[in-house]
Formats: sequence, C-alpha cells, structure tokens
Amino acid sequence: MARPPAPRGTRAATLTDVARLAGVSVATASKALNGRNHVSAVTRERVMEAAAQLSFSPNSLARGLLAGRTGTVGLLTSDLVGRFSLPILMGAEDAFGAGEMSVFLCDARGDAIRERHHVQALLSRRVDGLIVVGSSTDPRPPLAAAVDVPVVYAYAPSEHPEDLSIVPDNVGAGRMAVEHLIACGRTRIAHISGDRGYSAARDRVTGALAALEDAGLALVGDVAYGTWEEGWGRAAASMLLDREPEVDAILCGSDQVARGVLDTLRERGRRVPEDVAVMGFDDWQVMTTGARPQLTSVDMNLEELGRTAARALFEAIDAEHGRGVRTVQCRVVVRGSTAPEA
Amino acid sequence: MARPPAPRGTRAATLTDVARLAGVSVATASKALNGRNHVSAVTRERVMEAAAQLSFSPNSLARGLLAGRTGTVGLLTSDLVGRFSLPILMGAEDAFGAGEMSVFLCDARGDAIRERHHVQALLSRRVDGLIVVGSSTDPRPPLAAAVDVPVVYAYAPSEHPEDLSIVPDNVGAGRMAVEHLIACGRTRIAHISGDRGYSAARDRVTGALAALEDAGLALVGDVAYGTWEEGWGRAAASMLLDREPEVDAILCGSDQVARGVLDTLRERGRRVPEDVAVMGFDDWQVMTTGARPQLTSVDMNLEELGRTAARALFEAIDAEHGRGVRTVQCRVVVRGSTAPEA
DNA sequence: CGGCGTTCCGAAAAGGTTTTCGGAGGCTTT
DNA sequence: AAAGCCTCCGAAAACCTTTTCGGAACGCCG
Repeated sequence: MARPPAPRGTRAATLTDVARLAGVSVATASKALNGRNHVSAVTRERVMEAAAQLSFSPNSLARGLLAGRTGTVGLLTSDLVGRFSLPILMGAEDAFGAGEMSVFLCDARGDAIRERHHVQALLSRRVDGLIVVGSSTDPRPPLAAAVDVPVVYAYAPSEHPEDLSIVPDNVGAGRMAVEHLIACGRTRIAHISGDRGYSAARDRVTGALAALEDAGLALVGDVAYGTWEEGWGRAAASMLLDREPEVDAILCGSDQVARGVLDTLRERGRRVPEDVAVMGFDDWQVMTTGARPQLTSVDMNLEELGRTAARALFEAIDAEHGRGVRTVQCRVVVRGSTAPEA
Repeated sequence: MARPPAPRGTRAATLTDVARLAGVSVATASKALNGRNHVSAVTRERVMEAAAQLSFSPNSLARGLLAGRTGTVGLLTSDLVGRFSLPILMGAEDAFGAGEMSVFLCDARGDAIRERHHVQALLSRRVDGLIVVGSSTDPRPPLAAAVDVPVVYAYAPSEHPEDLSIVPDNVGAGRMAVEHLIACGRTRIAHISGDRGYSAARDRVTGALAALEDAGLALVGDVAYGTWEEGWGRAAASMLLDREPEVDAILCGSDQVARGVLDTLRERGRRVPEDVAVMGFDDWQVMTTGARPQLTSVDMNLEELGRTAARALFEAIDAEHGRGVRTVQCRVVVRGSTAPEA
C-alpha cells in the first residue's frame, strides 16, 4: 500500500515556506490562498501549486489569534453515559461540522467542580460559544463562572430565565401520545409513568391528562409513578390488570417500562394490540424494534434538538443572543403495539 | 441570584493588562504566573492578585502557537450512534481530562470523504495527536492524509501493521465465557452467535471452541450465525431446542440475542438458569439488568480501552510511538442467568 | 513627455504569550 | 575602594497569519 510518509519532527509547512517556494511575499501568498483579489491569476496559480506541493495547511491558532475568533465551541455534558446526551451531541456536531466549526467535548460527570474546571479550560481556549447539555429535563443552575461568550442550554434548561434554553416539549409529547391512542379507538387508557422526581414524567402526565379531558375521557386508575425500568413496568402492569381489568391502552413512561408491560400482558394472555394497546416514550430503537410486537413510541427528536441548539448558538455568536426557553416538538412513531401491521 | 456579569464585547484581559495593573513588565508577569523563579515573592503576589482581579485566563492560542504544542487531541469516530463508540470516548475523555488536554470530537458517519475533511481540520488546528475509533472490530484502512502527529486506532485496528491499534480481546472473551459456563457445571453448551460478517463474532467463536476443546468438550450443534438482534435470538433458540433438546447452556453473540433466547426459553417452559444457563456479550446494562433473570454477560471494558488508547497517545506524543496491535482484556459479569442468586 | 489611473506586490503591524539575555542594583570579599 | 557575585526585572525576539497601506510598474490620455 502506498501510504504517504509521516515525517515526524519535520514541522509543518508555514506560509513563509509557501511564499518562498512560489517566489512571492507572504502577504501575496496569503491573499492568493484566501481568494482575495489584487493578485494576478498566474501568481495565484503559482502559490496554489507551491501550497499543494508542501501540503500546506494554515495554522488555525495564528489565524484565531488574529481574528479574535477561533471557530471552536465547547460542548459540555453533565452525563455522557446517559442515553439522551448522545443524540443531542450528534445533532450539534452535525450542525457545526457543516459550518466549519470544531467541537470541544467535555464531560463533567455530574460534578460541579469538574464542570467549572472544564469551563475555565474552554474559555482559555477561547471558544466562540458553549452548549451545556443536561442529563434530565429538570432545570439546572447556570454556569458558575463569568462567561463572556454565548451559552445555550440544551435538554436541561437553565434556572435563570434570561438564559437561552432548548428543551423537548414533554407536555406536547404526553398530549400527542394520548391523541394517538384515542385515534386508534381506545377509550380506557391507563398511564404507567416513570420516576415522579423528574419533570419529564410530570410534564407528560400534564399533557396526557389535558388530551383526555379534551376528548371527554378520564384516565383509567391513577397515574402510576415508579422508576424508568423494566421491572417497574412488569409490576405496575400486574397491579393495573388486577384493579382495572377493562383497560384497553397503556401509555408508559419509557420504552423500558413498556417492555416490562408487554411481558406482563403476554403472560396474562392479553393480546397486543388487539386487547390492549401499548405505547412507550423515547423511541429507543433497540427497545422498540426488538419488542413483540414492535413498540409504538414518542421520539423526542433529540438530534434535532442538538441541531437547534447549535444553530441558536451560531446566531448568538454573530448576531443577537436569544433569551428564554424554546421547545422542540416530539413525534409519535407508530409500530405494531398500537396499530396492527397493514 | 448573584450571577456575575457577562460583559459581551469587552475583550478578555490579556497579560499586558495584568502586567500594567501590577506595575511590572509582561515578562515578569508571565514568570510570576507560571511559577518560574527569578521573581521575588512580593512581586509574584502582586501579579497574582492583579490576575485574579481581572479574572485573567491565558490565551491558549498564543501559548500553543509559541510552544508548538496545543494540548489538544482529535477524537475521530466513524459511527457515534453505535453503542460501542460512547464508552471508548468516555474513557479517552477521562484520561485526557486528567492530563489537561482538550478533546476535539468529530464524527465521520462512516463516510471517507467526511473523515478526510475532519482530519484536515484537525491538523489545521494543530492537534498533538489523533485517536481513531472504529465502529466494528474489523480492520479499517489507515487515515488517508499524510499525518505528522501520532495516531492511535481504537476498537477497529488499522490495516497497516505498523500503526498502533488498541482492540478488545474477543478471542479471550469467547474463551472466558465458555470457561465460566463450564465452571457453572455445564457440559452441553451451544452457541448462538451474531453476524458472521463481523470478526468479533468469529473471534469469539474461536476462543469458545478452544476453551471447549481444552475441557474435552464439544459444542452442541453448530455455531448459529445470524444477526445481533433479539428476533434472531428467539428464532435461533427455537430451532436449537427442537434439534438439541438436551442443551444446558447457551452462549449468545450479544445481549440482545440473549434477550430473545430468554424469551423463547420461558415460552418453552425451560427454567433459567436451572435447566439452561444463558450468557450474553457486551454487558449492556439496560439489557442485562432488565432481563429475567438478570443476564450474565462479557464486558469488553471499553471505557478501559478508551483510557488505554489515550495513554498510548500520550506516550506517543512525548516519547516513542508504539507499534502493532494491543488487546484489552474482557471480563465476565456474573448475574442470575448462569448462577442462581445467593 | 508629464500626469493619472490601474494593477499587482511587499513591508510591516497586530494578535498574546514565553523565553532568552542583558542590565541594574545591592551585597560581599580582597 | 575595586572587583565579583547574586537577585530581580525588562526589552525583544519568536510563533504564524491577515490586513493595511504604500510603492512600483505599466498603459493611456492630454
């Protein structure tokens, strides 16, 4: 295989080298490479050729030092291991990549000290802006340090109302979910939620109840709060079937809870979706498509949320800084657990 | 809440400002702040105080420009969405964070063009090194561009044997898995693997067969290759039980496959682990701990792999560049599906 | 032929930090 | 008192690129 030599130690070519090889001054070389005018076509060509020959790549540090802009942003997650950060991060990376920006990734691991440390490092690197990704939709304290670049909070809004935050529309998600179940002809709908301590859980309940009321329906039983896990889904479904055997739809707080619910339903001999429709939240592919039947779920559009945050940061960098909390719409992904396969 | 003002537009304090406020030259200020000697204690104190007052933070660009080192590394993933990149990334971020390095994250999305583009951008930013994270353990082509900084390949090794690659020990993992099953008293062991196209699948088979042979045992039935998904686990288990009803342990290619196998076993009335022990691969928490019983699995130690890659890159940056493929050991995480709860 | 406009190129400054080296001052020793 | 040493500080260069501005060369018009 013809792989190019990697000359360790021979420092990278500089603009001076290019200029010398092309027989012009550095000023001319710079203008030629950056498409400025006041350079003749033939000279420009000579410079380009010299640059290619030396595989010249301009030093972004020097450029950034001069321009006052580095073309970098910091992406500060509080919990990378959770499954919500990653899609947001991908969306942001996507949006920035297209804009020729580079992303510094920092994970604070839920530790305020570490977070402050990372912010300091990012500011020292003169990032043009910051995205702070939370690990739950509960509001979080704003950054502690004095930050003189724009900041966008994603997923978890800042507690400070003047900050710009981008969050999923969980109330709307709860509403959409119930509306979908009603559209599938269900009228006796129960809700097995997740951890009551999370605003995401409570917001979805709010939306779900509102949609029921709009349709002149009432929830079957009480909202069952518990955890986000499969085991809770199995247990809660069991209790629900004992108390409210006539239920014909179960909205679950997460896909994992839904998986547990599906298990219990199968063991109890209830058919899905014929007897009971089941719906999850988060649209976690590995959970939804592995289930029998495949699981209808609400996608929070996190990748879109990440992109939105990135675009908002862009705007804040070279225009005016937005304020307040903006929401990103969720969407229902219909699969076999609510609608029979065509 | 007393939040510090964020003076947009007022450019950050520079060393010159600090020096002026402290009544010394920039040279002295620099030495004072960096702990160099040839500065009197009282002067140093005055400078520190001035720096604190202006909340001075040194411009890393200027520093990097001069030092020829930026304290940044590029982390280039080929598929961030896959679930293997993230733990590696976390391990690397962890190792670098401790060493005052910052990480540029780039996702090539499996596209060679985009990868080249990102490499160019990273080189232009003068990263001190590069970690390339693959999406499967199959060897990948080395970076196309001429790269004059150290590169470490993680998870997917480089096709070029002179490059440094850090990969999980899949052969050893297969061996450990079988050894665990044997230690649990199983002798009629079957293997429902994943996608034959992946070297990870084939390597684990190699290790598993070697361990069986060492114990004087033979595999029950043939290795069943298929996909990595739950559906395959259900189907393959069904076929296996028809053909080889006496099986007392099933080693699965992934935790998802194992979940499918567990479902089928329950439907067929086989108890786990009393009648049949089941074991997965990857130790994906949400899969293993949600299962009934909880699933024994092989953890590939990906976070450790990421840390190892980061440390190897460190060494390559300020010492000699290692060569060849290094493996990271896996480990068995025992849960209820192979060993009854104590 | 002088003046003028146009076109192209180069010198130099700027951006912020680190390092080197020389200089200033104080103190000790002969 | 002269010489020498030590401690502390500051001037200036270096890193690399971009931009500004002045200057040179040339063609054209009066």
